[in-house]
Amino acid sequence: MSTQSEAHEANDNDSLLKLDNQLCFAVYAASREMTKLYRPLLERLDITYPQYLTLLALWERDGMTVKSLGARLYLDSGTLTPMLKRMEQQGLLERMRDPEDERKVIITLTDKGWAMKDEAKCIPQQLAGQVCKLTDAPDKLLQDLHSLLALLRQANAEVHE
Amino acid sequence: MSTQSEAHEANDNDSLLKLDNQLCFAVYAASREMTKLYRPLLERLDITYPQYLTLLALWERDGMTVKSLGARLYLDSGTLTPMLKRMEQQGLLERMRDPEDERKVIITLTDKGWAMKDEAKCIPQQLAGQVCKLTDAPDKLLQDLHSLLALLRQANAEVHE
DNA sequence: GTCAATTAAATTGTGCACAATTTAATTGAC
DNA sequence: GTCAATTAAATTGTGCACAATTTAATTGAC
Repeated sequence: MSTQSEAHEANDNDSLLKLDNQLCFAVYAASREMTKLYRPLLERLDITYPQYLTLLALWERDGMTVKSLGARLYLDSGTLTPMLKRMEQQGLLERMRDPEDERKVIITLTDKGWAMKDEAKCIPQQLAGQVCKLTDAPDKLLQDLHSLLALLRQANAEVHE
Repeated sequence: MSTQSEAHEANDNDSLLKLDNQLCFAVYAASREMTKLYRPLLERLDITYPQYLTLLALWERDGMTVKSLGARLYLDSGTLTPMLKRMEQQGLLERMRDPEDERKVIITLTDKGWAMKDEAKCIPQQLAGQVCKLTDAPDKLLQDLHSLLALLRQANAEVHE
């Protein structure tokens, strides 16, 4: 009803459409800023951020299939296959068809892939030094994000059947 | 010291390298699952998720330059220019050099771009229906993420000079 | 007023993400 | 045992992200 409202300015409650009220934007922006913070540290290991996460998964459990790696990282073969090929090129891992079931491809870390673990050991502390000393309750946030993630997974599973 | 430890298994405290202990992974995975949840809703408007965020920004303040849009969304011209060109092709907005300063490009929503706002109005509620009824304190999480984002921005600014 | 420095977009090149499809192997109902 | 259905990767195609560079306009020290 305000006189200065224009034709397209629906001045009802559009606070729901405010960028800063979107949880999605906060998560999206935080994720990219996080990646950006890791970049210089990972550059020295000559790997990217998704490659780092892949290594974290493999250091915990070597010899996973592409499928199980995808389940762990929430990525599909469309993303993983080319990335794993690049990592194979770099000598970090080997891709081998499972002799038991030729549909499966087993990912195995090479010595170089394992050696990376020592070089990466200091990364979490370095990042904590840059950020976490300032957050009031990082553990709570991690826990909340995992709860959110579980909800989103559930919601997405419902949408896609 | 355990007898079954292998050569590359450094069995010191590698809990810091556990995937599930990484705040970065939680944010990264949550961000992608969030995008996935929006996709079917945005598909009906024939826009992508980053395009939706761009529209949210422009609905709040039309006529921004590429630079200021980038500052709002934390994106650079390398990402924005091609995306804005696609949105221009779709008739959602116009790109025009600022006559006052020919280096700047001003982004203006078209009528179609404004009309989208009405169609998008229901999206936040639809998503809330799918997710937020289950989160215990979504406002706290939003606030925490903004705090984290601010910290990350600060840390990144320090790294890049 | 001139020109080096700065600023804003655009461009180039690489690496994800992911939907949709294809290829190839395996399973299981009959 | 056969073959339709299922499963696992790979492939195809589109759209971001972003570092690094280029292009073009503007600013400001002199």
